[in-house]
Amino acid sequence: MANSSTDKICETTCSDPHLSAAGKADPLAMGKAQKMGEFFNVLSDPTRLRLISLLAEEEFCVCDLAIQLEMTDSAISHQLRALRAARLVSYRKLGRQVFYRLHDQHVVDLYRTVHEHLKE
Amino acid sequence: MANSSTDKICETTCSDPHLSAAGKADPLAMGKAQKMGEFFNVLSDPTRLRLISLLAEEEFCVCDLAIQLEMTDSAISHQLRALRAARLVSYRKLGRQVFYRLHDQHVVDLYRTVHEHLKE
DNA sequence: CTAATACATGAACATATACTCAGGTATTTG
DNA sequence: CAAATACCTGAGTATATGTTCATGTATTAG
Repeated sequence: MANSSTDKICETTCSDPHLSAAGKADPLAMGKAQKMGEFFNVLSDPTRLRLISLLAEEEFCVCDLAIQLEMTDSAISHQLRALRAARLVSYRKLGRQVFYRLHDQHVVDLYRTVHEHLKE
Repeated sequence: MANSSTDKICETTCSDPHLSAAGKADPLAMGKAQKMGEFFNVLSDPTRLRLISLLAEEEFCVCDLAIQLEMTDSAISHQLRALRAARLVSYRKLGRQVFYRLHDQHVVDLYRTVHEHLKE
């Protein structure tokens, strides 16, 4: 049998018997885990991270972002939409241009923290 | 034409002319962005986040993790493999059991930071 | 007015991935 | 020894996602 967990045999031999015996030690609820996963998922795309790296310095319009990443306006616009939905960026319209900026400093902090962590 | 970025017209009207004129304002390099994206991607799955939430309290063997998340051993083992590859967890073998724990406190800090941030 | 620009959007396609299923390895038990 | 346990792994499948392409909307220029 592939799944032995339904037999609940290991339960009595685990490292902390009182926990498994009572079935406690509550994991992150499914709903919370889903929301948290969606947040991290936004940060899991290289293009979105590169956009954030640019916007961490100053605001840019869509066209300039596309030029600097050497990608199409459409691709950039789609990713900005994702960043908007996650409330990671804000924007202001000026004529036919739209200037994007990071929504708050918290995003920059998180980005820079992990950026430092990966220098190993 | 869908892509107007190749025409480099907006370049002269952007918010910071000297930057686009020189083509500077260096974005995160593609390789770095890829690595950083892979890191966040590991944290983008609800199951892996729930595993981390359990391991943030104490170490557990695979079977107990499966019981607490009400999933098969196989599914848990696959996700633990991903967490291992990302060096987010360590493990020690004890007989036929394998006990997993978080690799370092840095992971716990990052998890708790975002966990607090999403309480809005 | 018409044409061009800056950006947004929906469909399509190719790729990635989370789980199940079947089977495999290593350790312990009888 | 053989059977059972605890865990691992490869293949298959259903779903999610990033980009391109075509098109649509709003603003500006001529």
